Amino acid sequence: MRRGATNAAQTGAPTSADVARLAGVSPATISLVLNGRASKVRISDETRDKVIAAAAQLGYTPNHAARSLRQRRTNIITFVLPTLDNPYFSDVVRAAQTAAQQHGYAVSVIPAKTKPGEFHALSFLQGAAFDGIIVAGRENCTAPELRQLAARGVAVVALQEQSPDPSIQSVSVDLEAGGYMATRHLIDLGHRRIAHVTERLHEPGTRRDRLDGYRRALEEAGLAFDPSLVLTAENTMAGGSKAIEQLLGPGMQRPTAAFMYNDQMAVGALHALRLHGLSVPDDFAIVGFDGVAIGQFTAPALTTIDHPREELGRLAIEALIGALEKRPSDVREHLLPVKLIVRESCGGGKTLLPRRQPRTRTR
Amino acid sequence: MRRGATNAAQTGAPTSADVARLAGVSPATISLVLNGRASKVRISDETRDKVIAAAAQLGYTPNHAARSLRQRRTNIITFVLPTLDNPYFSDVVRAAQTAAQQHGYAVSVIPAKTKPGEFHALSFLQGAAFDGIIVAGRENCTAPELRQLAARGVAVVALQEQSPDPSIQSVSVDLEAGGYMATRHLIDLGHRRIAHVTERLHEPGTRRDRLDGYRRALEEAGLAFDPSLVLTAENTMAGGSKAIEQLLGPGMQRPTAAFMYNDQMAVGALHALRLHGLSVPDDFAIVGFDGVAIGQFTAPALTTIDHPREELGRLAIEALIGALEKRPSDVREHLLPVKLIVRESCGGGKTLLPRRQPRTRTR
DNA sequence: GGGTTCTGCTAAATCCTTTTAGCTAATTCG
DNA sequence: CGAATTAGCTAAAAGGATTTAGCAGAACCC
Repeated sequence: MRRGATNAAQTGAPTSADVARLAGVSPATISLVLNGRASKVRISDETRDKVIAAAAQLGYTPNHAARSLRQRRTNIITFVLPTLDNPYFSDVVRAAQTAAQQHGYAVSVIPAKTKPGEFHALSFLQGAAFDGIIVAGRENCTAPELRQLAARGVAVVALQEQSPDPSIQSVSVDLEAGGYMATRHLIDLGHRRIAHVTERLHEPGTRRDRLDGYRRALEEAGLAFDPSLVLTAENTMAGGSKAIEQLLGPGMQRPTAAFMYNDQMAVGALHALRLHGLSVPDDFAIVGFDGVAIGQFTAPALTTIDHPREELGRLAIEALIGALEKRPSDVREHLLPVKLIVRESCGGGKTLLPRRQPRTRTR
Repeated sequence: MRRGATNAAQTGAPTSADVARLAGVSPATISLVLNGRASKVRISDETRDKVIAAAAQLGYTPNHAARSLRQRRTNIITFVLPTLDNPYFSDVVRAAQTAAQQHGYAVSVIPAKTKPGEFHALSFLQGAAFDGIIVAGRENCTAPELRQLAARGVAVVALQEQSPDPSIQSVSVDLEAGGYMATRHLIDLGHRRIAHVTERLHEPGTRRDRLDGYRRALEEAGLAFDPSLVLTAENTMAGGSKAIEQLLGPGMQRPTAAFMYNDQMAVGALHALRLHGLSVPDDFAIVGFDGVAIGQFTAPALTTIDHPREELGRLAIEALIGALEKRPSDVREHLLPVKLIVRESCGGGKTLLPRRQPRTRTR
């Protein structure tokens, strides 16, 4: 292939050599000027201006691949999310993006379907087209690929999960406390049969979870744990709806309240209850989890456990960048507090109001 | 720096040279085997197996930057989205990801805040760490950076927007038809004062939009276009809510129905109407737009204009890959049909039911 | 047996930027 | 004035995979 002066015309993208030619300097100078390496190597103002002008004239931007190859870094942080569906992550990522930008990193997102056993982002991940990843979703976090990545120098932070690999930091919200608060709130309102709809039952040995908090609250109140009141459902509105259908089905000893895995599923729950002609909160109380926007717009508005989502995103980025830039931290696990937001779906003001009589049918 | 046999130990990531050493062949062979270039260069089964075993033993994966540099392609397609908030895009991206994978491409997403005048993904985009991008959002689609990218060989597809650059294909849903159908539906149900809440007024000369369909339906029915019934609001539930507040405010000649920019804003609208003690659909009808999941779970469920979101994602990928692989298409613009889904928020069965008397107060 | 054709693999160039040792010319110093 | 700095820049290597011309040896042919 012919080489020479017309390189830019051939490929469509000008290279530093093209800029160098135009400015009458060497490619090294282009790099030095454009990256502000003035501290290392001196460049005269005159040359600097020439380079900048030439770069602008050609519309030059450094080739990402070449730069990454040489520098061994991409300045990209990737979020691996189980789905784009959940507005929860939208809030987390937005905050993360802001934080990352301040450190000179860009953020991208890969939706990784999280079918057990498959890890679709695998091929992408293994290419390591990023310096670090923040991983959400149980299956993603436990994927063996993560250890490989970590072993090869990619910084990894698990979001809301605990990785089996001790070299992988985690940034989470205190799910157990959230589960406790949600359940305790219902108990304080007089409920005695309280269901919990979850996305999946967590294996023993993993991080303490919503379910642990649920059980702790029950125990503290002297209520027996009834396994038939804990349901697993798909993490969607439809999933939440189906779970409630199940709870209201024939042969069930109906609960009077449910603590839902998240707000999304809680929306589905409200829907199912409506279809059954049950009034919320009068006939049935619902507590959500997450605190996302939709909870304010449902009828009734959702009482929920609010997460500091922005903080979560920011902290994840900071933990990651800390690891990237070799500022070793002894903190392996960051745990953020949650708070109860009382709206309408459980009835009003906490324990202040007279406790309503729950109708626990004993068949 | 010392070079040699222990390279893998130094960097943490094995290179093709490491695999070559272990397998007793040259790096070229590694590449040939691992990429299945058997058609070009013959490799014995024995060597092939040795290479594969060595690669597996070392956990080798090719360095993404080096490969991209050499091949001048990344096999990555990036979605530039104005926000992650909207479940609409979730559906589109999911389908796109599936389609892309079949062609050997991975999909990543960049949330690009879309404040007028700023294009936050800029630095990322200019690096061109991808072969093509699919861009959504007015501001993103009209960003001058797009032309630069297109000029330099990055394939660009605009989603739901029309780019000023003729070299940029677009894949969209027929918004005008959707606007017409939504409005026509309300007219058929007897409404005469119909508001339209939109995200932004589109500039003349751009693609025909919801508003055009709205106007066409009004015109066809002999109804005067009243500019005071067209409101602009933020594209969120809160934005939809505020818009309705405004419509119901003092001094307004109240409409009896509203065609909302999308389902998200329609959810906000339902909320605002509820706060005002108005019953939907009896006192006020709402039509949404998009057909996303939430519409089935609201009370009342949303009548809406459903988009073929999966198709949209698939088509965008196919248009993009077609452009990437130099299969020139004369189709600059793909337009997908929409359809009306009648649920509850406008009342039941179209024109079949007796038209209810709208209460148009003339003050 | 000598020439030809395959087989199977490798050497070396290439992609583009960054980095650092070091070169040249100008300036300063004694 | 000669030596020592300093300023300002460049040459060349490095980073890791891919690609292609072509080499060496084996097999084949008459």
